[in-house]
Amino acid sequence: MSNAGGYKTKQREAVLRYMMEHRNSHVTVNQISDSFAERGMSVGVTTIYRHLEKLLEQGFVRKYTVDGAVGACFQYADDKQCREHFHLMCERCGCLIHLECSHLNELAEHIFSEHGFAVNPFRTVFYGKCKACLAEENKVGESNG
Amino acid sequence: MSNAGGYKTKQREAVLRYMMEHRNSHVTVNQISDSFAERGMSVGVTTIYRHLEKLLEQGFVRKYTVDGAVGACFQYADDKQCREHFHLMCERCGCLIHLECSHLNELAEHIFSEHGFAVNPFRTVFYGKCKACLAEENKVGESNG
DNA sequence: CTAGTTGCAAAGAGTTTGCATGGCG
DNA sequence: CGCCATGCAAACTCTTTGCAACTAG
Repeated sequence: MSNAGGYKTKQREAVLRYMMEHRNSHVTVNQISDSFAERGMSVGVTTIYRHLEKLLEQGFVRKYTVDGAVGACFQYADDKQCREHFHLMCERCGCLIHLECSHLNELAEHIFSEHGFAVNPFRTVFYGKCKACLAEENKVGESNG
Repeated sequence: MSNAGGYKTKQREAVLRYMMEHRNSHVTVNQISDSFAERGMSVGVTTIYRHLEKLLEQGFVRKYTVDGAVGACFQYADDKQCREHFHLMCERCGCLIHLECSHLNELAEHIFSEHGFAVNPFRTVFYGKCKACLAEENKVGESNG
């Protein structure tokens, strides 16, 4: 069942294992590939794509596009770990902040109960400006008026 | 102010006008380009991209990523009101919901005061599923287990 | 041995950039 | 005239496909 109609190869295991180890966050194909490369293990991106697609069909991973992100994001489909964890993206420096905050969870619940809309926290990104960039702009702003 | 630091060209006007005429739905760069081509008016995609980016920064359009669509989607941002409230985008049917809710404003304040991040409500879009689509999925889900 | 797997290379789509020309003001 | 806008071509990124070599069972 776990490898229905497929051979057990080290690449397949590596991809599945990587996804399980990173179940708390979503990852891109590049991240997976880079991680393998760092460990001296070379797995072609083609193979990663193919395994992810297979895992997707089998329901072991989810696929979605994150607002503003370059490519597709994948995450191991583990219900227990499916925490509501939002992202803040600075539109100035591009940094990404992972935010686990109960207020956010309450917000999602509010939107669902009051407005009938089920927010997908994985896909939703808050755009704005990070602390550092706000400070930078204040500095510049002073001389600018 | 409306065309801050820019010349008034027929391309700029064409893009803005197209966006305004299609304010009820989001459109892709390809759609815009094709529409111009059909009318015998050739505007390079580069130019369309550049204008949309500018309009995005100036707050005249919003940008979305929608599942199933090939590239990015853009939509004219109607009123001043649209800069003050948040938007919900259904990732299933693609409908856009304007949400004026004090909770959201409080949330932005919370994120600023507690996390030092200034949310840009205009650019931020909540992705998820709307009431109708949730109902649809529940119907399907019943027979599926 | 057979059938599925791998990964290079190339193709393909969406988007961005360089640069010379053209148009607004 | 000066500066911005335009758009072609090329570069770039993400993703898919063809194909020959390879490997699990």
